[in-house]
Amino acid sequence: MLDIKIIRENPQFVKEQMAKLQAFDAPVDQVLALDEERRSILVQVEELKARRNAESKRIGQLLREGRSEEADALKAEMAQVAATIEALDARLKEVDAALFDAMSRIPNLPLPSVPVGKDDSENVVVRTEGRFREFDFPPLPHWELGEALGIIDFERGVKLSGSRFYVLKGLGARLQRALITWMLDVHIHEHGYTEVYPPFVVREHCLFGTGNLPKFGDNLYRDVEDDLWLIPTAEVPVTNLYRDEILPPGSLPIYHVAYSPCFRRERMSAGKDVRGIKRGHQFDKVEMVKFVEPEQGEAELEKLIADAEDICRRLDVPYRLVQMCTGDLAFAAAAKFDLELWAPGCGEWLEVSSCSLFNDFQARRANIRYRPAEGARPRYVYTLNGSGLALPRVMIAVLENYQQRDGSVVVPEVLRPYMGGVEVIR
RNA sequence: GGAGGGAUGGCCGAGCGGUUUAAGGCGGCUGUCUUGAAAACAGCUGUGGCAGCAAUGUCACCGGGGGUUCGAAUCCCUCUCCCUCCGCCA
Repeated sequence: MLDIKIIRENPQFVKEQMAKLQAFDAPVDQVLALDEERRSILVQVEELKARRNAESKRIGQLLREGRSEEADALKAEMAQVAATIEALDARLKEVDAALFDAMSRIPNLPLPSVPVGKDDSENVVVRTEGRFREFDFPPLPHWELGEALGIIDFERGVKLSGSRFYVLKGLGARLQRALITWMLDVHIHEHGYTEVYPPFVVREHCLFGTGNLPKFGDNLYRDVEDDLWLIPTAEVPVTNLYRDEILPPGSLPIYHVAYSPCFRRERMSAGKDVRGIKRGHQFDKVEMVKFVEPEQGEAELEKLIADAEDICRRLDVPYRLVQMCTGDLAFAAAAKFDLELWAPGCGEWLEVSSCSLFNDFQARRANIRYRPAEGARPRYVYTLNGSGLALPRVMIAVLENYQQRDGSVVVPEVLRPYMGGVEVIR
């Protein structure tokens, strides 16, 4: 949610930003009109309420003094006022709801540093790092490797739950668990994050807080009976931890890391990435979430990226950092960088992390504030999050980069302590 | 799932239709006194919206929503959450 004052005071600027974002459906003019109407009603209705409050008190006084005739006359007069108030309040409620809805559909403003572009083709590769391995045999895609090793079972996954589900077995399951634990340990012990184990189903307002609703409900699973939603990422419960709170002075910055499964319907991507484990309806992820002071936003984003990048580097897999252009920016993000691992088997760069700075956009929606100093007025925090990292795609990168001619896969050095010392999956 | 009891300001806790601008206490802040501190005494004490250059004014908020009334923390309906007991359960 944007600060409505920005729209009110500088609508032209906001419209230009919306054009950069390709957000041509953003209801800026609607917001302006509704805001004006709202304020005009407020002025009228508040004046009437002030009068009613004063006269009601007067009625009480008259009754106590036994002047019931005067009281009755005043009552009759106030009944008229009350009726007018009721009508104005009803209209105000409609306007408020419409304004809220319109505001909810306006995306965040991009930082000035975000490159302007129409879609993902204009994203900018910031840098490419790591050692590309030379293969003296044609590297296989992970779906062939995994199936041959008996560690990924696609058919039975489909039997259980339909397309885009798979089963990990034996050292495949172990490898994923090792990655999760290792990543968590690195972030907790070396990057200063506090681990969180959140609920994996949440109520609707949590999804509103992070910006997934109302616009992106199509991609979510929902339990209609209890009105709970399966989380598409741990970002949702973790960001909402401090919803409707005013954090006391000295609380910031807060760094959290959480492991969670993620559930996505992926209806928007029907037919895309159907092979392998790149895009499933359920996947695991380690997610970092930060709450920081506004002045620290951009510096914290850089540190967040560095923390995610550290995982890639230690895995010794080639990766690149890509900055999203305005046309490819997520709804709630002010800036967003992806980390992509190279997968030589399927010949693709795999998005394993998405690091975003939201400024106060999510904090407004979720009402997360902090008090800069004792007695100071509350301010909205800035929120950030980034994957650290998404498991299936890291698994793909490990399997494909560490494969050997005989179809076995070497376990990366850093994971061996988490694999009971296993050095090769064969 | 069944039965009952609750939800009031940072915290505790009164209030059950109109001198409540939410009593009182605790905590916190400021001041007086003091060499300093404590104690005592006095004053202050939340969030948001709107109008205004500002001082300030005004409205809303007693778990959420709706209703009754000239007037609701207070009465009615409804939802959510918490607690106690029973049942079931990894």
